[in-house]
Amino acid sequence: MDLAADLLRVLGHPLRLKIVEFLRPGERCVCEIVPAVGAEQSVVSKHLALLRHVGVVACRKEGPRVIYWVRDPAAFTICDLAREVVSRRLAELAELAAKVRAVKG
Amino acid sequence: MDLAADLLRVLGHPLRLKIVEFLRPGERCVCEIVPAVGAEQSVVSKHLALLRHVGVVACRKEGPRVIYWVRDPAAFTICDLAREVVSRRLAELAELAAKVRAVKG
DNA sequence: TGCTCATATGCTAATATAGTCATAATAGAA
DNA sequence: TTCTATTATGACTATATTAGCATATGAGCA
Repeated sequence: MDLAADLLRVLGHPLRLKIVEFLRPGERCVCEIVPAVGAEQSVVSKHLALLRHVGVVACRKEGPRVIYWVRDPAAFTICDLAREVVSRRLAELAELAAKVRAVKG
Repeated sequence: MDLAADLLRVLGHPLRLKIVEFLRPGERCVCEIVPAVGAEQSVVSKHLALLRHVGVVACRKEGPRVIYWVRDPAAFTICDLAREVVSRRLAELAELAAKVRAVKG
């Protein structure tokens, strides 16, 4: 399904991943997200829009503020799994490097 | 971690998702992958290279053929979760549409 | 109303990505 | 060696994505 690809592609950006991570403990205002991820306000706003479009996050207005949260906790699981895959791969590479050193030295 | 974002971004392409799905039952030769996903050989080769670079798949040569497989089964779980998120979202939208129709009609 | 804070959107330039076509590289067979 | 089959790579074009800046929108307050 193409929509699944869209979801993964949208999650596949460092800043958006950072935003999703920051929302893990619970909902947050944009004014909290912006300093937390260390990017310009307009940039964060656009990334939030992308995350909204694919349904990863939702938002509501509260006075002048906008509060965002992650709709589906499975999004966190996806992030966790991605990190697991990466760290297993890094561990393999480290092991391989150690073997190479053992043969050389 | 940026590498996790890379992984998700690479998985986030319809054709690459299709390739990963096709490899779910087990390893396959490029000459099987190409017709299965219905894309040009050079295109498939480049997408396989991307999947290799982020460590989703690995390959070995067998005579003139190259056999690919998915390194880490967690990649399948990521695909499954992405589809789950999408289908839950679609179900929500359908439910919402039904409510709208109920109010209107 | 006029002002300020918070957020979103338009526009532009830089960069990245994807597909197409041609060709290179490699292995095996004749 | 020459031919063929299989896969990978390079050049090019088209399109998409991203960030930065300016500005619009909208809510609440003076």
